[in-house]
Amino acid sequence: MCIFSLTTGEDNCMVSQAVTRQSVDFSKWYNEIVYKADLAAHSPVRGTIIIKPYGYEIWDGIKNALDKRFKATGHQNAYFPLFIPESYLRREAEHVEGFSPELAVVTHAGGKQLEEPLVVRPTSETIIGEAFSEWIQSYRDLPLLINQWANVVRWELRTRPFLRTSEFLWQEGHTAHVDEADAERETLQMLDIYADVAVHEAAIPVIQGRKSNIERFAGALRTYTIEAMMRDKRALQSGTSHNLGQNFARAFNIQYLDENNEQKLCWTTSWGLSTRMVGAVVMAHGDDTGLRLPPRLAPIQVVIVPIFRSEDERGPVMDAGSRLNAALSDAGIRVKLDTREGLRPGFKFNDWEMRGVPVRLEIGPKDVENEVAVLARRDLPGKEGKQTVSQANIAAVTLELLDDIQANLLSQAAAFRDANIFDVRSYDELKQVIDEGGWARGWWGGSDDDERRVKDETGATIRCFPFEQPGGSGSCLLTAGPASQVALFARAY
RNA sequence: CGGGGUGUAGCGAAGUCCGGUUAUCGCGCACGCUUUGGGAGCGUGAGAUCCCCGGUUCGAAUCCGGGCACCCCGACCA
Repeated sequence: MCIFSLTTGEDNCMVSQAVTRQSVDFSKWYNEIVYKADLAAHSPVRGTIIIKPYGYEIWDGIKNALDKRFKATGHQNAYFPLFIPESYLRREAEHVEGFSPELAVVTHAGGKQLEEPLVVRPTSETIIGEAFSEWIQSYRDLPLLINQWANVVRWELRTRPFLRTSEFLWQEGHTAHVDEADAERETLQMLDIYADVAVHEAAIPVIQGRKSNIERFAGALRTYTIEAMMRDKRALQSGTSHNLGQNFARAFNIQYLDENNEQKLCWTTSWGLSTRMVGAVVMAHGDDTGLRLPPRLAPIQVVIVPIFRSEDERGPVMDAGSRLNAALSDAGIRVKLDTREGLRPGFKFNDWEMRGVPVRLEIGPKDVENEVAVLARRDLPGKEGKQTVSQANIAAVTLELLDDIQANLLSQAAAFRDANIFDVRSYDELKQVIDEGGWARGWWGGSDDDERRVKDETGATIRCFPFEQPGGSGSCLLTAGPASQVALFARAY
């Protein structure tokens, strides 16, 4: 609970510990959370961050959830080099144009200038395409389903921890197929996997859809996306999947011999999800007391805070804490017993709330005597989230509670999102909705230039054409011309 | 790349205008005592090339010249 300054009315409470309220300055709130919850630290190079263990463990959870699903759908991991010959990027015209402004290029190595500069990969379509052209000979080699876990570099001018950094971690899937239908099936399958991880692991509801021409990946035929709403109502593209058509196959000569002994060009796909997702978890669930982590991704699911006044009480309480710790751990729960000395319980409560631990278990002398403990859930504030439970069946109760918290975070986020999406029929309505921070959904039949105009005038972009369409047709909200699909507009990160 | 701002202990700041002894304060950190069911108190202590280089001066965190870095606004942007 924040203690507000009575003299100024400002919420500069306990400056060193508390966080700026979301309603006061969401960006500031976000930055403070990232550092105070120990997710990341500043690094010496502009636009880069050090991902600290607690933040990395969240990424690890996302990574494991994805990797499991990639393997289950027949993909294999591999690793391609960080350095890409500059000439590779040039081979696909649209691709090089899309990326050249943000490339980091190595021109010197080994004490002398390189004959050909090496690009630090912004993404690996080109170098993987080159490899695929050698690996693939026959239709029997297809589909080729590869994924790599890697870091990439994009020299961004304006950076924010996790959301946009000059270097970031991600996975990039790259596949090759016999025909368009198979490539499209793959592209959509991987988007589904992203949505599944977002919804069921991160508890973030997402809208799946297709990107507009303008927002399409440089070199792709079609780009698909999952879009999530943050608590400031801005949209965050949380994962994308591209049907690359035959553009890269053509540029890198990725061909196969079909059953009739004819040379055919492959159809390729690529898809990526990055450490940006960690930022999504922070911004989709966090509140004014800190992070709120979904149990499935929380590095620590339950923290046990022992409470005692005297040395006499210390022993029995710590013993009980250890027993509870063992019981929960045996049940497969990621649990931590907070044995730090010299800190009062109140401080620890706030500390773990800042770090977003879903469940806190308080155990004090009275509880030891009564063979109970107090369970407090992070998703419900204060007393509302507390219950006294018997120590005997602690594991079962806690497991159920974790599931409940996971579900509740998802439904809270879904309710928030649904309450902030509005159907609009005219440009005026769109402007009003965007102005108030919401997402606007409406029929769209405009051109690329029309779309740019909306962006210039309102700051909102087409986040996607959602897969879920009302059906039929309507008139474009901007041009009033015929429109066959609805688009979703929002201000985005 | 244009406009504005800031560089002083791990973090945040004061001091700079108007040069002057040992550079100040808060948080954090270490140790001790008292505390401990919602952000503890007191005491002791460690911790600084005052962004860098040069100049002026008896003397520079402070004045002058040059450089670098970072932040904000704009532009740009998978």
